[in-house]
Amino acid sequence: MKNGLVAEMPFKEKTEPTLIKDVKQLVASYPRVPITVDCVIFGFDDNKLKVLLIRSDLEIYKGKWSLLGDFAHDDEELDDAACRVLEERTGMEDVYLEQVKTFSHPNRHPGGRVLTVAYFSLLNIKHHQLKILENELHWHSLKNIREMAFDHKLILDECYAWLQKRIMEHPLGFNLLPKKFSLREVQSLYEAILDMKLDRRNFRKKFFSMDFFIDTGEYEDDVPHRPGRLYSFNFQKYEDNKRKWTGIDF
Amino acid sequence: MKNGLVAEMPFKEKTEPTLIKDVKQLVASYPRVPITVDCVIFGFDDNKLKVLLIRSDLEIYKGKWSLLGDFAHDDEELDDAACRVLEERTGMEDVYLEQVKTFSHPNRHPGGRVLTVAYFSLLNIKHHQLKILENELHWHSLKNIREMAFDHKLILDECYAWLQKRIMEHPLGFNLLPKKFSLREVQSLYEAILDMKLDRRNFRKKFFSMDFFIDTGEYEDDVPHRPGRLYSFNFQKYEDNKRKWTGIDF
DNA sequence: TTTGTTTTGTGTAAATTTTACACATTTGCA
DNA sequence: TGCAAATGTGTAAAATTTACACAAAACAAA
Repeated sequence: MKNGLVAEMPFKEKTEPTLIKDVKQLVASYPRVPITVDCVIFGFDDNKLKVLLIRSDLEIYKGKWSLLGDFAHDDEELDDAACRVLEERTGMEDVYLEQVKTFSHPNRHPGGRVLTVAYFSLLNIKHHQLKILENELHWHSLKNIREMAFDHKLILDECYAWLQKRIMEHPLGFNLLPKKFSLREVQSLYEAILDMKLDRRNFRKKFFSMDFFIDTGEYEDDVPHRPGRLYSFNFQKYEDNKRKWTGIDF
Repeated sequence: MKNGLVAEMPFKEKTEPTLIKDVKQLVASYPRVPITVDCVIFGFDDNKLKVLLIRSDLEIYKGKWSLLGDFAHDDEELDDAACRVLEERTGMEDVYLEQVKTFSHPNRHPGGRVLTVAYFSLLNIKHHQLKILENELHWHSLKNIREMAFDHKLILDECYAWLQKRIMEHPLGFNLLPKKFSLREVQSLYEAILDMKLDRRNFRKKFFSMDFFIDTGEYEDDVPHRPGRLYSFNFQKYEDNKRKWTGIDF
């Protein structure tokens, strides 16, 4: 077809190109790919950012650490699959989850092409029990993680960069903290995630000026020094008031 | 296994749980899903943000507009697939492309489960010829787009929101403009994308203070008023100097 | 050639936000 | 009772953002 002008094609209706009727057959003709979800599960403990990892159960990656993941079930939305992985491994529901990126390098899996959708998740280490203790499932300090199975180190790095960015714009961090927290805990969390020291007075000023903290009237106990006030985060107020564009703050 | 303490299991090596040797067989056991890529291709013309759409070729979506997409070939990385779609339709290579999100609702495709990975793309409308003129492929003003085939309106909306955010942080916008552009064109572009009026003097001040513009010494012609200076963007300098964290600026 | 229209190009003052910085107070512990 | 460690608080300087107006350049129309 050299010329796009339909007027020159007298036997075809101008507005009626051939339409596909059998969509099921169309879809059946597509190549199919195995899909997995992989969760980068962040926690915060001992003033350090942690990630939940498991030993790979593949011979080829013997000894290497791996993200928690699973293949997607039939007709399962991927958000649900990621949720399921989390629930199966940590026993926690209602966990903060966000899709980050899809990784599709044809050789990323030694068993053939497998596409994976990476999620990152934030949860409070203290608020849950690891359900499955096989394969040495446990928390690792982010700083100490080196080589991993598959392209999981790459996925981890991208999710961490994502977290650093997101934390500047949205109050995600409180998912890593107890319901009631001291300002010191918030600051330590931000320092751990951003990997930098922050000025204490300016940090407090900033956070108080947003006016999303509820003073519980309570104080820390079990600390070997002057206890700090405990606050909770007013998610409701945040949802109602959040600005349309946000820079470094939220 | 009631107890996770491996010391109590005398017949199994502590560090040697059963490892999977045949990874190909493992992957073969996973369910498989058809994968497509869909490209939200933005352009800028007549001071309006445009999107390249095509009529759906499915009977069930007769008359509806659709994003440009295709299924992923065997062993094709998805970035490459998106690139391929762009090249096939617009004839352009080296186009700005970014993965945005994966959409996986089980009923999003009427022919059965199909997972799609959305990309957004920015290209200069004037710099290319549409290759395939079938199915009424052409540019639409973003503001006029209503119903679309599949979940493409949802995908479009998410990509547009993504663009609005990204444009505040990175100099993507210059992909939509000619190599040499006037400040007015840049501002019009930002106003179209952000859907708001901006102060001209402050806009100029902001952009000049970043010091990424090269004065070409040339001026607009073909304008019915005083011509503006033409600049080009110093991508090299930007790459060398870009800041680690960025707020509303870049 | 003159006049009108449109857009370019430019600077400053006020307001806001960010940064840097120090000391008294409270608690637990020795 | 004194020490160690962390909380809680304010201000001044610097940097950034905002609001805002007028002369000059080009073209079009008379």
